[in-house]
Amino acid sequence: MLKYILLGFLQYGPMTGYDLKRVIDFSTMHFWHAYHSQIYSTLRKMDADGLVASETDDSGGDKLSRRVYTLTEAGEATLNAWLGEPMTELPAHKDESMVRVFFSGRRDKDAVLSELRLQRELHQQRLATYHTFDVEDLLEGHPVDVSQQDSGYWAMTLRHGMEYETMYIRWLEEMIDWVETL
Amino acid sequence: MLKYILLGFLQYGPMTGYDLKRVIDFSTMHFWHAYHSQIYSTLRKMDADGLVASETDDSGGDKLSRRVYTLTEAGEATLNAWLGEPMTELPAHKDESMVRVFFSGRRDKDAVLSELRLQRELHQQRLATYHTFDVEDLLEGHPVDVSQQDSGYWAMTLRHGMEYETMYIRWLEEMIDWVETL
DNA sequence: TCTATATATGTAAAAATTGACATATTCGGC
DNA sequence: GCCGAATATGTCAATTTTTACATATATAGA
Repeated sequence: MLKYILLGFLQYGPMTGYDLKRVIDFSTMHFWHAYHSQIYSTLRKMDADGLVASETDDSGGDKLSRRVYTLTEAGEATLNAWLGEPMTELPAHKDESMVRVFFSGRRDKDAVLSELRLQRELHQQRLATYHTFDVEDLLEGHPVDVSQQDSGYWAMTLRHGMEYETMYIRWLEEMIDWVETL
Repeated sequence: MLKYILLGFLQYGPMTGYDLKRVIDFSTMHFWHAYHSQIYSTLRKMDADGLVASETDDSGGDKLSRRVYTLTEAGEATLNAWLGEPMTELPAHKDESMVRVFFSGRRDKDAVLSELRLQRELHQQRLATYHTFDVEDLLEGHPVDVSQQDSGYWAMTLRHGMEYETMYIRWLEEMIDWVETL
């Protein structure tokens, strides 16, 4: 999956691994994340497979050499083929916190309650972070080609993230109320 | 993570890999899933690590030998230690469908619309499935030790799954309306 | 100028997960 | 009694993701 995210962002212009890491952290983080180690190694592999081209930017002399990646035609074709594939089933949803709740029946009530309250706190923080996101300047500073349409879709996925967090917080409230009655 | 789910279910009584696969499919599937291949191999590893004990049930003569796993004290301790660990950050949320939407800005509007409508259909089906779940007979047929409290927690996670699907469907509706205006 | 911190770029091993292959048994219907 | 489908159990290779290790530059402040 990460491959398609990288291809997707490279549509808008050439970027380095670090650029991609930053962009992912500030945009897809509510539905996908990746460590820099995976981003760098995936880019190498994509380069070897011809999906992207790279060139080392040595302009600065002494500076750290930055490897700038550009989307190739093959890469663009791969992305479009993937987007065009009809999806037949929903991807599985995984949530480690829910596993913990599921098996909390034998745990101490107060321990569960403080875990739930902490979770609520963390989800509230996350929701607050989403409110500070601005899809308009997501790719700011890059020689990119982003349309109104693109940023509209981005905003809608961000909205999804917000609604997810809102639902989660509400569920945690219900959960806390219920555990208190036990 | 799968390890803790297996330990969790084995708390309630001995089970085979297949039993565990079935139980997972009908209970944790809205927040975790696993293929049988992973379940069998993880059980082997847990056996080697002493978290579970296994014995082959040859009672039926000709029958396929079923390997029945039982939780050991070490396994119980491992599970309880994990449940007791304070969580400091939220697990990442991943959703491949959202990646597709995010990069749909350059796609044909009608193609996007039919994908969104299909997704809505799939989520509606999933929600309908959840309504047929009965946490009470989740472990039916097993010599298990399930308390009222356990099934209460199970019901609450199922409720979370339903609220998630409801939120998702509502978002898809908004999304469809918005794409239609483009 | 030293120094701590953030920025930036990678490699490599380990663990988790997925997907493909393989096979034996049970059960219901014909 | 045969056959197809569902049940049941596994292995193995490939891929993906995580975690740990490593290192170099830039920048801001003491």
